[in-house]
Amino acid sequence: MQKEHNLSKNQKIIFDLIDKSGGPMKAYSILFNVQKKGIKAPLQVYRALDKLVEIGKIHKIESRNAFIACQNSSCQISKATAFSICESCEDVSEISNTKLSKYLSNFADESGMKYSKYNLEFFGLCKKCKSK
Amino acid sequence: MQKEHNLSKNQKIIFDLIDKSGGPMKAYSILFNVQKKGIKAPLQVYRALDKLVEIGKIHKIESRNAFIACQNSSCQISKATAFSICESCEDVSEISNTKLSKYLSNFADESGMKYSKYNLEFFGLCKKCKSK
DNA sequence: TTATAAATGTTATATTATTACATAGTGTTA
DNA sequence: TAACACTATGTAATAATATAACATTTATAA
Repeated sequence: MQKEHNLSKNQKIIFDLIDKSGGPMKAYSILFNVQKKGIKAPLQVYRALDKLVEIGKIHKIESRNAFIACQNSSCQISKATAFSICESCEDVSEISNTKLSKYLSNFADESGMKYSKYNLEFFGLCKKCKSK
Repeated sequence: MQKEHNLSKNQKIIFDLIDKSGGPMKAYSILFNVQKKGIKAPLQVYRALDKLVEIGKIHKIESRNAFIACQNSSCQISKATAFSICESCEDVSEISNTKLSKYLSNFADESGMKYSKYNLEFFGLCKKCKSK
C-alpha cells in the first residue's frame, strides 16, 4: 500500500502548478507564478519542492535544474528515475519501462557498492524536432 | 583514431588540478585553487570546464554541480556516462561496464526518440561507509 | 492537552553560472 | 608574409540557483 500524503497548502499550490504545466519548471519561474497566491520567497518554493521530491510527487531534472510532476500514476519509483530530454525543444518526458528499471535496479558491479537509487537522463532529438 | 587535443594554458592548469585531485571538484573550489596561477575570474574557469567536458577529458556530475576527470583511459565515451556516488562521503567514481553501456546506448522505447547521449548517476553507500 | 514534529514567513546571503565587450594568440592558406 | 578565421584569454558586471538563521504557526499524535 502506498502512503497517502496530504499536501500542505504551499505544497499543493506548487504541485498543482507544475502538474498543470505538463513539463519541467524552474524554481524561480514557479516562484513568479505563485506570488499572486502569497508565496513570496525562494525558500518557500524550495521547501515545498524538497518535500514533493522526497515523497515522489515530482522529480528533479538534474541537468536542467528543473522540476517535473511524476508521470507514473503509481508515483512509487522516485528512487529510480529515467527521463528523455530533447536537446532542441527541451521537452522532457519520464520513461517508464519495466525492463529498464529492473535492469538498473538490479545493477551491481565489482565496486562493492549497493545502489539504492539512480537517475538516468537520455538526450537526443524528439520526433518533432528530428523532422524539422 | 582519437583526435589529439592540445589543451590551452588555462585548460591544462584546470585539467591537471581536477585530475590530480582524484575526485569531483566544484567550479569555485577550482577557481580558488588556480588563483595563484593567474586565473582570477569564474568565467575563465567555466570556459575551460566547458571545453574539457566537450572533448571528454572531464565529466560533470550533474547532481553535485561538480567536475571529475574522465577515468576511462580511452576518454572516448563522454556521450555515455555512468557514475556511482556515495551519499555519505560523496565519493564519486566512473562506472565503466561494457554491458551497461551497450544496454543503454542501444536503448529505445516507443517514443520515437533517438538517443544520442545519456548520463546515469547511481546513489548509495560505498563499501567504507556501509561498514561504519 | 501538551508535547512533538512539520510547515510557514521573512531577511539576508551563499553558490553556481552567464552576458557583454575588448584583446591576444594560433593555425591556415593565398 | 599577410590576411583571414578561429580559438582562447582578460575583466567587470550581473543573472540564476539555492541555503542559513531565526521567529512563529499549524498539524499530529501520545
